[in-house]
Amino acid sequence: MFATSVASPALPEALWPVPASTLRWDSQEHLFHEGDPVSAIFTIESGAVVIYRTARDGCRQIHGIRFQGELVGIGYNVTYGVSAVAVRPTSARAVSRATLDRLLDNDPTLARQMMRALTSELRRTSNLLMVIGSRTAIGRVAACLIDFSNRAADSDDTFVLPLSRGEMGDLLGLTIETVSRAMTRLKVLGIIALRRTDTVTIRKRATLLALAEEDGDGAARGRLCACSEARCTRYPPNEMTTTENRRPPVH
Amino acid sequence: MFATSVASPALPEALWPVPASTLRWDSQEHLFHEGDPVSAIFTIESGAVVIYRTARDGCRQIHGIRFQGELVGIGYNVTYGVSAVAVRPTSARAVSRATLDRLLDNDPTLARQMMRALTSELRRTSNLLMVIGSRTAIGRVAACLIDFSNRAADSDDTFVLPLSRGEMGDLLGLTIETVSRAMTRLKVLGIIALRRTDTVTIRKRATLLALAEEDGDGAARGRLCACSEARCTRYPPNEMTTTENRRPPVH
DNA sequence: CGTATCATTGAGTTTTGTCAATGACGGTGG
DNA sequence: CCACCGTCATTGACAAAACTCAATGATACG
Repeated sequence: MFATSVASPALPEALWPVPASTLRWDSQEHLFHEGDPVSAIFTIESGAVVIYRTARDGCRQIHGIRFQGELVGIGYNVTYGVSAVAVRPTSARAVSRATLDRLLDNDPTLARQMMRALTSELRRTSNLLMVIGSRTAIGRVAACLIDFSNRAADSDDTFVLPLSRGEMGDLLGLTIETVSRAMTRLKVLGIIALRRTDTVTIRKRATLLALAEEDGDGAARGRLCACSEARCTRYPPNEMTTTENRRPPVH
Repeated sequence: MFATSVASPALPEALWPVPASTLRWDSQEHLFHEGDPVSAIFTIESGAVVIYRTARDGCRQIHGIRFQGELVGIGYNVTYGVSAVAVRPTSARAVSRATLDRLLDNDPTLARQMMRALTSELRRTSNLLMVIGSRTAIGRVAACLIDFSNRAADSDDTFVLPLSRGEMGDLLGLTIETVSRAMTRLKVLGIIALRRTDTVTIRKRATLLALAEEDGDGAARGRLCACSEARCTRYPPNEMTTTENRRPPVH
């Protein structure tokens, strides 16, 4: 995630003049399910869409949430690789797969945009993997909050959570209860404030950031940590750094 | 992973006649590091390469391992998004980024191949996320073994592990000890046999598969499991199914 | 044959999941 | 308008899973 939070680049301008219909969904309606034949790719105009997959045992793994301007359904395949469900009333422009394919033949620029978008999608998934693979509950929740905060259009440090506790759990590989406990812990520690259960104010961003990505306290879950060859500090913070790609406060 | 294990499609033939130099690395040598400017993309000719990222706290998350015929370094970006290190002596054909970019302008087919390869990469990461996000240690190790077994060129049910316990841990979000204990448990249960610590024979594939993806016993970690909208059983097994894309036994 | 590395195993601690009860909130219908 | 109800969130007590630390075994290499 988190970390990166690079918004999927919007479709290139080249695509806009082409036939693209605007569709609407109510909250909880699906744009498509995993396995459906790919009919179109979507650019969200308003609302929010959750991307997820369901395991055979019924467990749901949320891969992320997409907001206005972001792309949904861009895997280049015959069938969708994930499911997409609106989590609030949503509208999106749909570019049909047929149209896309036609344009792709004559427009190398579009192909590059698609490749970039796919790369961005890949990075997001990778970021989530980093968070889930090696951080404790509080670190995961911290990373999640940082991410939402960075992507929210709200005023600087207060934002409305787009996901319920349960959805956050499905995103972070935790149970509802564990998410809830992590939130209260952050609240008790004065790191965040909760006006309502879904309205977060970050009070100590540096601390939250440290929990999200640094070692120590509640953050890193002891693991192999094979640093032998690791040059992780050798590079300047790149786009994986949570502090980057942060939207400037809206005034 | 796992699950899918779809080999990244090799570069399309169109690319082969173009300038591509074969390079070699010893075990533990890096093809590139995360953050390096992208110089080339690679098709492995022989050997094995581990793809990973290192978190700020030093934890390493292995994203996967790539074998002969698979692509490495295909993110379409200015810098590599992951690190790649040979885990045995490896040779690969390198197509420079400049060459690729040149070809991309005139060959929509190549662009599609790249998009497919990126989609495949994305799916692999997603599969790993599914495994790590919701399965217990034994389920993760089972999934890992199934994956290796499916991809190994060895005779049917015996194969050599390409990763050490520690590397498996870094792949699965577990410690060395937990991986080791899971392996021992599988052995004691008669599900696998270990001729040597790195030579596995699958004795009860169905059981192993169940552990890897089904509910119950050591498999599913209790989590939200929001099945409400889930149509996970509605589709026939797709490429996410571990049993598919399995290489036929080599005779 | 020693040494280094990797794997295994055990004991104890920490984290997280499970189950159950309670609380908060919003919407509906009387 | 208010009581009721359903959903979501919180909290507590306990159990299970995974990590930590430490010791021992196995294996390969020089």
